[in-house]
Amino acid sequence: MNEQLTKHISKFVAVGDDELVEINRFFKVVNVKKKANLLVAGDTCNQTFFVSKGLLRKFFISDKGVENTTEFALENWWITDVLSFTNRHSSEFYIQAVENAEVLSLSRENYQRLLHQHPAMEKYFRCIFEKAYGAAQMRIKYQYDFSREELYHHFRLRHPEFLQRVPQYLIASYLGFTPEYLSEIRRKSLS
Amino acid sequence: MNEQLTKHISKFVAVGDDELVEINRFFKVVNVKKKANLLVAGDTCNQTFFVSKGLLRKFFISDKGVENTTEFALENWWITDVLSFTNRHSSEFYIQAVENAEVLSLSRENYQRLLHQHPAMEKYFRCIFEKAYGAAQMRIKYQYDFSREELYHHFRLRHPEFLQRVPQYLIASYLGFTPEYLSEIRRKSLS
DNA sequence: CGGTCTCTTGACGGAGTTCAAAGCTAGTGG
DNA sequence: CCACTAGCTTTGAACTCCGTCAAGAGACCG
Repeated sequence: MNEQLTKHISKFVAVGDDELVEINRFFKVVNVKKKANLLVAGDTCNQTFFVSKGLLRKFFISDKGVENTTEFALENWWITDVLSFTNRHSSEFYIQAVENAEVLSLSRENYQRLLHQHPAMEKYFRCIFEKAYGAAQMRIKYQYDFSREELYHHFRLRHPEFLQRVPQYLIASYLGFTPEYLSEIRRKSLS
Repeated sequence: MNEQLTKHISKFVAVGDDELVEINRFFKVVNVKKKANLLVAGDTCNQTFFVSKGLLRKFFISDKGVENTTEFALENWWITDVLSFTNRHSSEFYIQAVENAEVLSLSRENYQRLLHQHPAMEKYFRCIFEKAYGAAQMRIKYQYDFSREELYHHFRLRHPEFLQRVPQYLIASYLGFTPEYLSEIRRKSLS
């Protein structure tokens, strides 16, 4: 039984200890080494992942061959390609460990069984997606509102933990610009 | 009882006619005139809206005083500022009718009562947010992948209905560039 | 130590913005 | 039903942010 996950569930719904034990059975613990992939573009995403330890990222490769990191996920975050997961079509994304990580994997079949057998989990995931949707809305807003330089400073202030744990070129890839330009911004902010 | 909404709910969950009648009682029909606001920046968003007829948009005003349209919603779409709605803090967004519209308004209190009294609606909204989150993920992906010009052509092909119903400057505002540049792109594609 | 990743620097070019002004369209009131 | 006006769209010139390319300097790992 994973403490990280049960704590997280309990933040959103009231579930007894017995039921929490039951719920845990649906998940499988997976250890991922740095740079190893949990999902590869072209495959269908058959799992959704809860990060209990470490740091993952989601990215795709553009026509020009550039990696674009659309998302980071650290402890207590969920990460998956939702569209591929729910619609069973092949994914354009990779999900990869930035650091060695431990995740709890929930397969599509178990996801559906879990929701069916434990109605409290409908509420839990409703809350999770509600939050995730809200966060995505803000992400989208920032894209309109900020210049690339402002995006960096905003990110730096709101997520200092990532600057410690993630190499610069991945930060650049996440913010949607080149490592060269990130380097230039950093130089400017020093002086 | 609103047919539009009941049909939509039935697409996601199996609910009997009697319960559908009950569910409908939680909603209030609101008619909005073109350019009228359902939400104004600074206010807390106390409702979520289901569009049964017409077309709405969500936008915010940047520091420089420019309107940025982050979302359109037409028939059968939900629209709200989720973060303001769930966390009860003031919103930075406006929600405005692009055309005369009819919406079903669900207040925060009724939303919670509805979820509590009709567990099927937990599932319904879980599905709605799952889809909305998936769509937002794709929106974010496009921002990395496409140039502004490509964004326009992609939008034009996938949402031709909007080009009919929405003035150009709002399309530009949605795609995140200036009306002048949109005009230039259109000229290029004609020749 | 040696080699491969990562970060920095600088020159140049191009996509997209800003500003200003003119043409067009559609709604409104008389 | 027409005329007027405010708002929408187009054009063009100057400018800027940021990407591309190329090359060098560190840093980390075997």
